[in-house]
Amino acid sequence: MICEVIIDETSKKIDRPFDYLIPNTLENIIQIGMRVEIDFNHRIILGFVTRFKEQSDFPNLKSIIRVIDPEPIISQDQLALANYLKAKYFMTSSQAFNLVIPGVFKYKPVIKINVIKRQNLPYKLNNLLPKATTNYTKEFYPFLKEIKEAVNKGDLELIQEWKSRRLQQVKVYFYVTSIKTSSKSMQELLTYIKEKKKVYYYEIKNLGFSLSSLNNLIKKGAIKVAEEEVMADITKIKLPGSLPNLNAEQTKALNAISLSSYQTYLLYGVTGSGKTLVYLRLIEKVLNSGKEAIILVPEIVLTTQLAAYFAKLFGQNLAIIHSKLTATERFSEYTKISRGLVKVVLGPRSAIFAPFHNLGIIIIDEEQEGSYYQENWPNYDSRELASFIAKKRNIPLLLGSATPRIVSFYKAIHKEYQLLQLPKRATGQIALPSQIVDMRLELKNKNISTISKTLGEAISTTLANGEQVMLFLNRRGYASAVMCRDCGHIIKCPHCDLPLTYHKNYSKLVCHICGYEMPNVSICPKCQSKRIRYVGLGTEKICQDVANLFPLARIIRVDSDSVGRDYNYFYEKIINKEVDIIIGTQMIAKGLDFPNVTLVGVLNADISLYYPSYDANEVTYDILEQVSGRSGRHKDGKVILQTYNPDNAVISLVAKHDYLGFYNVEIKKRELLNNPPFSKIIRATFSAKDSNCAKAQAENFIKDLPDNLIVLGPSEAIYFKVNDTYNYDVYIKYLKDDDIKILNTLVLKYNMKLGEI
DNA sequence: AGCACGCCGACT
DNA sequence: GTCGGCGTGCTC
Repeated sequence: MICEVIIDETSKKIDRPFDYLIPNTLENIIQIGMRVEIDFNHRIILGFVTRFKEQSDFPNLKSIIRVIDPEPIISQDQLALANYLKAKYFMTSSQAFNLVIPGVFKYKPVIKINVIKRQNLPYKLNNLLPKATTNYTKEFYPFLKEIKEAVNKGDLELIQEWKSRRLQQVKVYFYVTSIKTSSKSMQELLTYIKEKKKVYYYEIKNLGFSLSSLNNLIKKGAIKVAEEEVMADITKIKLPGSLPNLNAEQTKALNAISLSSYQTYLLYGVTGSGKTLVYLRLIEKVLNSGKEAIILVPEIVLTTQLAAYFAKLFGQNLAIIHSKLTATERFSEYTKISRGLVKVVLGPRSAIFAPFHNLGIIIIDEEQEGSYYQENWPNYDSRELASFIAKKRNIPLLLGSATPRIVSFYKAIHKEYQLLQLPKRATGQIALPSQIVDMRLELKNKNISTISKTLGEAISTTLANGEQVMLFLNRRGYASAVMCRDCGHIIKCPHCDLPLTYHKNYSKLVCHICGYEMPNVSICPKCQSKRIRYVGLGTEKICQDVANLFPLARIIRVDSDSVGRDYNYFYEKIINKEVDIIIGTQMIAKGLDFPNVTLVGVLNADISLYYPSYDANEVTYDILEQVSGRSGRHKDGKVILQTYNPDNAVISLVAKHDYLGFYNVEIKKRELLNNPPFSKIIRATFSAKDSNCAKAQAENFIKDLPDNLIVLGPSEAIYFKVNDTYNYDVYIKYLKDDDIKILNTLVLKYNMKLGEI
């Protein structure tokens, strides 16, 4: 018997099946979807068995050395999904396989050299092997011959192990004993740890303790370190005694969803309209019919009430996948799913790979979330995978959002998706219009602070009432755009209608989409003002400003720098009212419910409008609507949007919470510029150590493309220089997937990365 | 990708 | 001679 094996190497050149002989001893053991160890061109590596066959065109086949897995780790369904990933996102089979199996299965071979008879070893080799056992690494490569000889003579022994990569963990510190020390900061830190008993690394860093005193305390044995996987304990989150009954609209939405066939539904429901309740009842129905469910949520939501509700309702039937699972836990969840021991999976993007056998529904909450798309190579979009799986298994796919993607809403309006609506908040609280503050006037009134007079006054009032303030800084688009401080005019690309990015090192304004360049300006082309400003603001600067204005307020900064990977510490501080003003980025905008927050201030509502992508408006609308929703969820609240563009349609529409209005404006623009949903866009990125080389590659690539495709670029990538590597982007607009079939062959010719945007 | 093989210059 | 640097080609 012969089988086809896919090599577990990320190289396009060897991304094809290789035939191997199955030895008699393994005849009835090897199954499709198992991994095997094989000799491949003078080295021993991993491969995936994908097919059996009786005959091979190759005369002298090698045999499989051994089988790694006791049972297949890739099912037929997963294999189909991997093939889809490969075709759609231009990955290698190995990359696709490694996505559909959990991280714990990603083994790396480790070769160890054991010294048997040291006295017989050549001098140089003996020097390299001071210990009885040494890992075989690069420095041994020159001695391969000697090593092989020594192994043959029995002087050395080579042992190969397959070692699993460990997942990242978080450090925790425990109090051990008191010590005497002259250092005041060490004493303070020790007292702090003694009181809290258990302290996380980021907590220490965040409170400003020095890391050297931390290390000294460990050295002196006053505290001890441990590694821990932190995850908010969702069982501690308080929930109302029983789930509320569905209201009329929720019932209508629930009943509209047919469980017996493929259909995508878009549940468009305003913030607080009770989409979660619909999800829960829907999954209950699916479980009652004997099937299983996957629900994808943004990572942060896994630590919130939504997760707690799931845990309460589905108990042992639920698996929660999140980034803090250890390798073992991940493995255990994976096997539980594939053996049918759990029925519901709640998780972020990667949870779409849950290996259910009898899946009944896929739900994607907050479907507009960018995190459903994996930005890192290899890219994939879990929403598209969900669509593929739902179609293949003939089951419904439910997308939920208060601010759906323009593309999704377009499909809903044109009946490709079925639209379900929840137009009112379940509590009956009405979202009041947000107040827009014109920052140009602030400037004219000589207020150069980042906090306007209006916002400052609102903060005072809120603090006086004993309520909390959330200040939001939209940092996406940090790449400086150029704006006139007097008229708010933004310098835009004449071809793409997108803001130009300022490149300081050679004083030019560059369009990151089409490559258009112009010299930097010192006078506003619209109003001739000389007050030109580069947009880009830091959270730290704002913390300072706020602290100066409100010296008595307790301020907390929440952004990816200060939080690390754990939100729980911040969440509790805010919930327990230990802070008055919360300053943060995207992170505070999503999903979290803080009842005592009654004022939300957006310091720079316009910034993400300048992001050089066709969906900049959409992202801005979404984030502003979401952050506005943090205010006044349980009592009347206020939202203040500071902007230099008070007349901008996105800003004024989001202030009125008018999603439909926004959709109508935006869809017209998209049509005019032939952007999605009127086309699809794929990005090809060319990288090289030499800038010209990368650009030349991109240009050659464009020459190889057929004329019917709309090609933009090459342009400098948004991250043009990364690690001394220069990146150029080429954008291709197309209509049908068939139009870009040629990329399958070009991907072999050029060293490029392809990703749909 | 990563390893062998082969060709050529440099150095004990 | 022979060590080692890298260009080329192959992997069932």
